[in-house]
Amino acid sequence: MTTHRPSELGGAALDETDRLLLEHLSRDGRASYAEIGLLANLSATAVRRRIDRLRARGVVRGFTVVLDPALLGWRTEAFVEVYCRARTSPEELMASLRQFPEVVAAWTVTGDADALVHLRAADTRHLEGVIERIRKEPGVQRSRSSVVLSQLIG
Amino acid sequence: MTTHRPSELGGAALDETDRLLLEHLSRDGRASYAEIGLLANLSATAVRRRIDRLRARGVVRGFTVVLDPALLGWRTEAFVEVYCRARTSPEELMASLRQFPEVVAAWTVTGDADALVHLRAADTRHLEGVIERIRKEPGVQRSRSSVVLSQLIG
DNA sequence: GGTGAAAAGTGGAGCTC
DNA sequence: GAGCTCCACTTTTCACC
Repeated sequence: MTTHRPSELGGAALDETDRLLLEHLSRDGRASYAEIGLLANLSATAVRRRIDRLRARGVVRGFTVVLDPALLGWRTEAFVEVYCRARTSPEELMASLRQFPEVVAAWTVTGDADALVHLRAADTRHLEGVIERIRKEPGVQRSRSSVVLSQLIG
Repeated sequence: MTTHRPSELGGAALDETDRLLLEHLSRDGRASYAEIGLLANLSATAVRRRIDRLRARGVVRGFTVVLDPALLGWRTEAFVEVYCRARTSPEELMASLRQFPEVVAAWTVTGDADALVHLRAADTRHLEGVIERIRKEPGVQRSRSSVVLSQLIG
């Protein structure tokens, strides 16, 4: 693999300008259109229209604030591999996991486990409680947890 | 555990109003201060000052655009458990992984593996290449991969 | 928290490729 | 037709009080 720019099979490709705008917006999601335009040699209106178009196409899903979980009191993080009963559907599992605000993200995966769940809790005591409750969910058979020591990237 | 609002051991706690503002900003990171103020019965100026304060405290790290990876051509996702050699430090591993734009996130973890790496690639062929290259990194001994089938939450 | 000047956002008209 | 700029108008921001 030489390229890090995967081609888009669905929908027209982004041009160099779009990439520039998105790169800037990922660094500062509240940057003014005029400011972004300076980088791309574009008027503020043109920038806005491009971003509107990207939004309409679904490439841009929205904008959000980036928070520091630790400063919000969420200091413990873990990944839990969930093993389901044979009859458990992804939809049931999703419904089960949605109950927990501590579930940051969850994916169904290939391999031994059925799903991988990313948890955030206040402390290890809180984490223990959440994992216990997840294990008691009807569709869940067993689980295997890894506590996060440090974030290397991301 | 009864509460989902972990207390903050470091720094003053957020009040109800701060939580409201942050909740709204997480839904729309480009919302105007006036619009946010309407929800909290606050003037635009007051909203801005609160957000500035949260920024200064580090609770708000910044703002960003939310993109759809699939529409950008990144259609394959995987988690790779990395097992390191005994002498490999987290710093070395971080340096190794930083080379790959396909590495979305990475954490050192407790358990059998030393690190968990979240990868995004164009397709399975691309993914295979990246995993192969990660396995060849000097500090890496072996790895175990799970391909993401679907995102349940997050 | 309020006020007002400056800046940014918004949408139409008309231009160029 | 798609995409740009220019322009006028509205809204928001931000440095004062």
